[in-house]
Amino acid sequence: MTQDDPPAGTRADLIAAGLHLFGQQGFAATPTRALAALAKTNVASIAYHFGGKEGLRLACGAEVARRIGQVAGPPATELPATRRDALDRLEAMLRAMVVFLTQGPQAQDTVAFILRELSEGGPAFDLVYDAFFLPKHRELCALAGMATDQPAEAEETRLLVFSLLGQAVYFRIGQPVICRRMGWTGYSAAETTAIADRLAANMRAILRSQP
Amino acid sequence: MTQDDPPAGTRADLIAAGLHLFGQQGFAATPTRALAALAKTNVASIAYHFGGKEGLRLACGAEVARRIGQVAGPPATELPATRRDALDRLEAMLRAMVVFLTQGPQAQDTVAFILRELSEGGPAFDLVYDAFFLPKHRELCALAGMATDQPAEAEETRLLVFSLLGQAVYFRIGQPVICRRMGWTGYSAAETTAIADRLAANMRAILRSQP
DNA sequence: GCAATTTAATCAAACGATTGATTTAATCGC
DNA sequence: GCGATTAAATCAATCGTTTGATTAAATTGC
Repeated sequence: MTQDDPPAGTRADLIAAGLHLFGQQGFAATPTRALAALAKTNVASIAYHFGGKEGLRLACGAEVARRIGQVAGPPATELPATRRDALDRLEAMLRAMVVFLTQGPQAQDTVAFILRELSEGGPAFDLVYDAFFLPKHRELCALAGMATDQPAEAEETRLLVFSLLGQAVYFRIGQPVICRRMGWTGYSAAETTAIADRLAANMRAILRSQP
Repeated sequence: MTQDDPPAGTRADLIAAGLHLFGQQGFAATPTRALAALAKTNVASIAYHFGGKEGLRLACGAEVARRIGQVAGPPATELPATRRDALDRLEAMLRAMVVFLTQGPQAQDTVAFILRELSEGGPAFDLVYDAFFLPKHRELCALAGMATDQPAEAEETRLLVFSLLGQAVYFRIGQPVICRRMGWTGYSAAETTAIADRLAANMRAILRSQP
């Protein structure tokens, strides 16, 4: 198998279990026996395949980077021609991000794992930052800079992009609070659309007021 | 001591240790010995004062609710007279929230603890939700509804308020990512101001485009 | 082609270390 | 001296890891 193929077999089962349990309860709070049980294998398999619990954590991080690479795709090389195009591209990317964050059972585990590593300062953090956050943020800054007639790497632009991103991320992190307050039982298609519409409108309002 | 006074002595030391360690590494990942060491006392004190580790967790939740009650103050009973006043009040509350989220070493632990309880579905979650999130969100909805000429409890208004809140919360949760990308070493006064200005501008742009 | 051998993978069992909790003794304030 | 705390010692349970045995698939030697 090539490097970019999804793992298969017991290795894959353990990584899936790791993403799920590490993301849901945290690394330290997840016993190796729970991982093995979920992966329908023996605890010794963890040491055999990954050298230990910590090794599985790193493998999960690599898998996350791989999955995200698939979703995000290669960063666009050429910038759009007009401000209008830049705005449209920004909106499309924001909407895609909302869908990725709120939909898909696999994305659920992926996002939860990343957030855990983030707050725990886990070793998978650097991996995901370099592989995803940084290039994606740069891409968004280029678009936002174009939409606001400002340098892409200006402090104002970078901060602006974070404030746009933050809105989307919050709906994943704060899901329990949000769903309770909204009277939702979860994020199905209708809720995702409502969120994406809201954030897209916010983005256009913010960028329109900027120049 | 009355109910609203901050605890003192070993109890207070243990609660401070709990907020710090539970928030930083999670509940399950924090050994009682680490709690006792940080509080400069013995492990048995935890059982003595709180009945056990779980009791300390609840006491931390209560302390968080108490602190937040101090910061948030009593919800305003009367609504502002004009749309302009509503906007000003919203901006003031948003700025206060950013300061609370980014500044203050005590707030750091408090916020981290809440977020942990949130993602772990801990027993302190209901406490904080009822004591803080819900009334504060209602208050913001009333103001936002006034600023946009919409019913305060309309689904659109509630979602709008969440999208405003999300921006602020993200800057606390994503601090490691944000600081690295911004070239900051942390949130000092200058960074907090930059964030608050950005979010205030976003809020005004969003609400202005609404009606 | 086929037995002999090696390798990869999984398993149950057990290891030492650490966990939260408990018990017992010492200490403090008054 | 006495109730309220704190400290030290110990408990069973659980943690991550290691072990030696077992199975199945490749690989080798001829």
